[in-house]
Amino acid sequence: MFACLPRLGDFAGKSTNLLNRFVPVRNLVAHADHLFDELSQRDLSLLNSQLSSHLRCGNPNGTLALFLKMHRASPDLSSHTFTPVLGACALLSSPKTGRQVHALMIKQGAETGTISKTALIDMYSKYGHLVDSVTVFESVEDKDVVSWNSLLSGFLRNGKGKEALGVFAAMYRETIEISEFTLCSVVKTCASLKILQQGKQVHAMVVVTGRDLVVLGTAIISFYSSVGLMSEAMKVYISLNYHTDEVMLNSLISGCIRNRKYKEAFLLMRRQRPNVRVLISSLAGCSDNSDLWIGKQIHCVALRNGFVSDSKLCNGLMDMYGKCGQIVQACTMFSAMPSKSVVSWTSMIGAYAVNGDGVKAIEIFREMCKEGSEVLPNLVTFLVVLSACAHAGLVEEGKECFGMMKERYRLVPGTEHYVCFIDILSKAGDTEEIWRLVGRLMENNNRNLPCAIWVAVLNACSLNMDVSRGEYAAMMLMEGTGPENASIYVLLSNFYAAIGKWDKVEELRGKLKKKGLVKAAGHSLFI
DNA sequence: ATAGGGTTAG
Repeated sequence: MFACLPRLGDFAGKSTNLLNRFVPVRNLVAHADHLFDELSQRDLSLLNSQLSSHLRCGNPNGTLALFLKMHRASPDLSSHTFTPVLGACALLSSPKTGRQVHALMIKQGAETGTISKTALIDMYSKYGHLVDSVTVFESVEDKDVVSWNSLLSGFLRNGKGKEALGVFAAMYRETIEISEFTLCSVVKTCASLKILQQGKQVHAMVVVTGRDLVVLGTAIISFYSSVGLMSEAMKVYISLNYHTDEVMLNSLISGCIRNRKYKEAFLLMRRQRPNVRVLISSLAGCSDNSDLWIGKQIHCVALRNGFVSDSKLCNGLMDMYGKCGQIVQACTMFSAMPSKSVVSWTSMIGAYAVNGDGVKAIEIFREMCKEGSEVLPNLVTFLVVLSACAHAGLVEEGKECFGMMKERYRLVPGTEHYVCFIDILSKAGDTEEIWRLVGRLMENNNRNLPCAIWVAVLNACSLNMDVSRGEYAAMMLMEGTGPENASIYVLLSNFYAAIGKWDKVEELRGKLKKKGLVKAAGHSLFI
């Protein structure tokens, strides 16, 4: 593979990357600058492989920097130049750069072709710009498995599980030959949607077609873990002869912890050297289960192995202590951290919020946003802050934060943020403002709002005895979900009970019984 | 050009 590259005598290097050592990039570009000419074909392909090699080594900035030099030196670049550049853009934050590169591709006629377009589909989906992803996908003339797979994983990445399954169904209709990449994304989709039946079917397809079982096996193990079937996950692991792949074991161990199979988890941990990744995901399991005792044991494992200087692990520990009610411990860890990321700040805010101290949560949030701060709050941060305000009834602070999110940080609130904000307004008794908000949202969304919004509106109307608006929300909710969803009936009957329309309550309960619908059981941690 | 481990939320 390196045969075509020039041999250089001495590259006593600081660089660990093989390709980096071979190509004297700077000289090449400077040379091209001097000649005021196009790069030769050979030089261009050398530089192109240099672009990909930067990307492979996790240095997208290197790819972009080199690309800019090349762009200055030569007016005519090939599609082999653009694909790694798009990959680099996708890893970096600003969508603006990627769009500029796309524009340049169009200008240079390098935008056609399945491979270039697939790179575009992937980049836009990593930005979260699914509309553009789909537009590019539709413009691909010869769609192959890879372009379909990119669309599919794009939906998955952005939390659109149903749409991802839709893509899979379309692939089936169009008789596309499915690859293991397809199956992998579909299993992950089933895990995120927690749909057991379809996931099992994909598992069957994998078994029947006998694909690469380590990667797919890992995806299947985490699928079974996320639907709570640890015995099935274990069977997959055993059927692969207790494979010692680290990723696979990590997935199985954190699945055990999530599902409270602690004995099995610690037995499995002995099968490999302890690693930071498995401890972090295990801590997340402890957080979810509020299991302080296991969390402390994992803390000990981390101490014994010298992992406690790892900042991601510290975030996990801090979150675990916070979720398990150990606010002092969480706070101590937070103060001791040398470099605090968005995740650290968000976890700390969440720790106060979940322990009922909304005021303190806001205080930390304000400190995070202080002038000259090096971290920026993200969508998750605002969700935590808004839910803290909703729980603590901090109406003014909630309004301020919601405004800040849009104006100062240019973040686009998602459904969850609106739900929290409606909760806050509801606590303030301000159904007028809620109604204005809903009106604006309907205008912007073609009169189509997600169910979660109507649920929040309905709750607000129950709380504030706003009968007419509540009935409107109830109607929209029924339209949106269809008659199969039992929890909607419960929600509606609670609303009618709150406003005193007992005949409606009876009617709904009757319907529920007649259909034989049973509401999925919720559970409380403390009973 | 696409795929496996839920650090923050839900």
